[in-house]
This record gives sequence, structure tokens and C-alpha cells, in this order.
Amino acid sequence: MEADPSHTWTIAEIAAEFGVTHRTVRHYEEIGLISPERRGSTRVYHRRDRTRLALIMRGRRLGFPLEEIRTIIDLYDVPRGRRSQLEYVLSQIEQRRCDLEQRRADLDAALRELDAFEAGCQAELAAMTVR
Amino acid sequence: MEADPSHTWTIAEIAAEFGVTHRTVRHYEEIGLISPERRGSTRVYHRRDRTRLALIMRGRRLGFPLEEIRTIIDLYDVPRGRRSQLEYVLSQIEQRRCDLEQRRADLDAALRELDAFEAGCQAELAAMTVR
DNA sequence: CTTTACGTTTACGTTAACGTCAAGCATCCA
DNA sequence: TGGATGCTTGACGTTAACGTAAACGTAAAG
Repeated sequence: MEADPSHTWTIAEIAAEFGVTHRTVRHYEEIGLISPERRGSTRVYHRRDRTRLALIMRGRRLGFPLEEIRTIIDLYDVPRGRRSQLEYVLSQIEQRRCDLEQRRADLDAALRELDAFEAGCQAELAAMTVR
Repeated sequence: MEADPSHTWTIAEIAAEFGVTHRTVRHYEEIGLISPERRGSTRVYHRRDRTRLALIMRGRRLGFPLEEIRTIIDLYDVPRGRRSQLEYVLSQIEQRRCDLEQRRADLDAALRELDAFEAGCQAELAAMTVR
């Protein structure tokens, strides 16, 4: 929402924005998911940190453990200067895609079952209404 | 895979089939996710238990906590004799659908980002190959 | 008849992901 | 200047989802 690329945020602002406590934000730093700048002892968050936080939160909504989230978002930051590195990243991408598509298959199956179940309930309800 | 509806399974068979330990299966019983028959002190699993286990495992793959999985699969077993019960179930179904669709949105976003990132990497690789 | 295989309960241990104090600086503001 | 506010670092507590070990029953198999 901020256009200025040099804008920074405090831990309170970041926590409020993502709907978590500052303890949570610090926990993510402890395990190396983010690494805000320090001014003195105070943490200063940049856009890069917000980007990573957003990815973390989405990973959480999807139910991924933080360790797995780390491998995912770190993938976007791996240096890709050499061909071997690029090829490694590409292989990891395939890996991730498989995982995500498996999940989507499960999700779609769950949604279809829910639809069928709802239709059944609606039918029952209609039958009750009639009599 | 078993046609006979009266077929039963031991805990070892069930655990092997779903790729978990017997401790896990017992844990699910402890928290009331399944309730196998008892013959003496020995657990006897029926098709109903397998069905629920399958739902549990899918919930796990989707990253749901067991408590949430319970509310989901119990929904399929709520008595729906009275209109009020049916209406409650239908409202719960809507609730679940919202949740699942939010997840699918997140999942699709993640997949699209992955696609874009892969395309970028492929382009980089191609540029390296050319020069 | 005792070993082996499989089952049971009880209970403490472990890991992840934070929650929850406590105690201490820094700064703003009336 | 003296709270109030906001930030910091410990460090112990908690919940979920099992792991793991002990100690015991039972039934088939050699």
C-alpha cells in the first residue's frame, strides 16, 4: 500500500498489519524467516520484510509448517548466477509444483464432496417442506 | 478395496494402509475422531472407521488441525432428522465452503507465482545458453 | 511349553509455534 | 521531571500431535 520503496515500519505496525503479535514476528526472525535491519537495538522493517511476511502468512493459511515455508520463500532468494544454481532452483520449483497440485487435488475433492453433501441435505429439506 | 461390507481390520492393517503408526491411530481414537469396535480389549476396525480415517488423512494433507478435522467429519454424521438440525448442517456447510475456497484462492495464487518465477528462471537459463 | 507376534494400557518425552511474564532502556509530552 | 508509551532481551509456559518405553495379556507356532 506504500509507494515509497524506502519506507520502513516498526514492529508494532508490521504486527498489526499482518494480524499477529510482535512475539510472532520476533519468532519468525529467531528462526531466520525474516531479518529486519537494526538501528541500535530497534528493529526496522523494509518492504522486503513485508513481502516475506506476506508469503509466510499465506503459507500459514495453507497449513504449511514454518520449516517448509522457509524452503519455499528462500527459493525465491537463492542466487541464480551460475547455470548449476539455476538448474537446482528449477528442479525445486518442479518439486513445489507437485506438492501444491496434490493439495489442490485434495482440496477440489473435498469441495466436490461438500457440494454433493449439500445437495443431499437440500433434497431432504425440500422433502420435509413438501409433506 | 474390500467389497465385503462386513470385513474388519486390525490396527496393524489400518496403520499400514494409511501409512501411520498404531500410536497415531490410537491417538485419533483418544480424541474421538474414530471409535472402533472392541472385542474384549482388542480394537476391531470397520469400513466406517476406514472412511473416517481417509477423511482425516486428507485433512492432514491439507494442513488442517485435528480439532478442525473433527468438526468437518462430524458434520457428515450429525443427525438430520429435524428441520432445525438440517438447517444447522447447511449453515455449517456454507462455512466450510468459504474456508475451502479461501484456501484454493491462496493455493492458486501460489501456483501462479511459481509459474511466473519458473518462466523467469527459464529465460535466464536460455540467455546463458545463448551467449 | 516357551518363544514370537501382536495387541493392550499407562505415562513420560518431544517438537513446533508461539504465549506470557519480568525487567530493563529510550523517548515523548504534559 | 516523571509518567506513559514503545521497544528490547531473556526465559519459562502451553498446546497439538504424536514418539517412545515399560510392563503386561493372549494366542499361534515350533
